[in-house]
Amino acid sequence: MAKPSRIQSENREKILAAALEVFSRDGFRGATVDAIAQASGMSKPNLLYYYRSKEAIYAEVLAGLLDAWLDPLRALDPEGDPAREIGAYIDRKIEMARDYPAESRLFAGEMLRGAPILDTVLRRDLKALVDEKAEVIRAWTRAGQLAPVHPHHLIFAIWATTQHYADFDPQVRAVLGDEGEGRFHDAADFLKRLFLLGLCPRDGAG
Amino acid sequence: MAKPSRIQSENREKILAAALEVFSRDGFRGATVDAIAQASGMSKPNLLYYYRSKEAIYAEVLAGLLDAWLDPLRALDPEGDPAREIGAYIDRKIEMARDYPAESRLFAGEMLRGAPILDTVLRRDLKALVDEKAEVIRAWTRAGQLAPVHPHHLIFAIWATTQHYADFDPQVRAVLGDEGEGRFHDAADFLKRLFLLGLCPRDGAG
DNA sequence: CCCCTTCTTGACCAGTTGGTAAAATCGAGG
DNA sequence: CCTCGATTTTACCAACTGGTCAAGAAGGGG
Repeated sequence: MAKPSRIQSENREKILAAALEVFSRDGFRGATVDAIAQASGMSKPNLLYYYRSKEAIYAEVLAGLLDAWLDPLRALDPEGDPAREIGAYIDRKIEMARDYPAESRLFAGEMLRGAPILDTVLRRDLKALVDEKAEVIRAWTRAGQLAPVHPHHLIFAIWATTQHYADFDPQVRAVLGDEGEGRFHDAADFLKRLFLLGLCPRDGAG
Repeated sequence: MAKPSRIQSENREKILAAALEVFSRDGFRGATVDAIAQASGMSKPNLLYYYRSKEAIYAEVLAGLLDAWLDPLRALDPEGDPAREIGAYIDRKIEMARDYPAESRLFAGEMLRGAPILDTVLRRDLKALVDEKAEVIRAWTRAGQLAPVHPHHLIFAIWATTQHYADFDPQVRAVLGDEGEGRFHDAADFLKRLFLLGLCPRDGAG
């Protein structure tokens, strides 16, 4: 079991890409192995030659996802200016909601199911990363560069507001109607303003 | 087909309550008619005597849901003080996420599926209500009582941040760990501060 | 060109699931 | 207590689905 052959890596790659689409569209239960196989251009038994079960594919897709999904948070720079850093984080998260909605929905689906697969890794890796960045936020507050807020809930709020545009896309479209074209740009604008300044009117505001 | 008998209404009620639990826990595809029947304390064919199909039950549950789900937004009072009204709206939404998580998750699941059942009612009723309240927010801005922000995105942000605590509960618990007990109270505090004041530090802040 | 491993497929299976048919039972009005 | 419609159950089915198996096709090192 040294290195995977060319065919191995190619087919595994094709399967994971197809599985991401199918799982994110139909959910874990709604997705069928046949549908994933067809989307990867191979037969069902052949797919099961590469992954032993439907759940194995699902777990693999999720595992490959989480890392990339958290990159924007990792990039939050303790040395940077808080307002700029948080603004950049919001921008990056909105871009991901726009460019990788399937990933967002798959993750949301796993949460709705009670996170049976991701639970352990959430408690370990995700918690560690969030705790680390929460400390960064607390340091900013201590330095007087940020209002005293609960860091974890701040991070939740950024996740929720940005991923909303991927996960609740039908609702967003329904409400915005024809004006919804620039929704990602408008959202980024609004959210940066909201997070940095809040809703209270003030004097020198533009 | 005049009025439903006592047995009719009782059983339909039991079915809908059971269906809410099962659908919200397992999703539309994951839920089985048998599971709903068992949870309502009746046999599968008997359940199908009251609702002709699994999808009919699902649609009925969703329909009954949406109205109650939007009540907090309806209560937004154009005559009230903006800061107080928005704060009260956030409080109410956090309460609902705490007390009715199944409803929230069911709705989220329907969105993830692309809103096949709710799509039309979203475009009609939901859009109408949101547009109406967006006008209220614009009026507040014109009166100088609120910063000039995109009203629709403000409403999305409130929905997203509050419902997050129901829909992403496993993630929230995983990140907060043992400190997560007062998460709904902390969230309401944080969100009201965020929405009304933003994150920028300022002089007279408490 | 041969051989052995890797890869692919067609046929198949058992369990599950949404839904039906018809018979049995219940229950309120007469 | 009898009757007729409303309600409930037993038995059942066809479609679907995750997964297996054994046989065949392909591919690369010698």
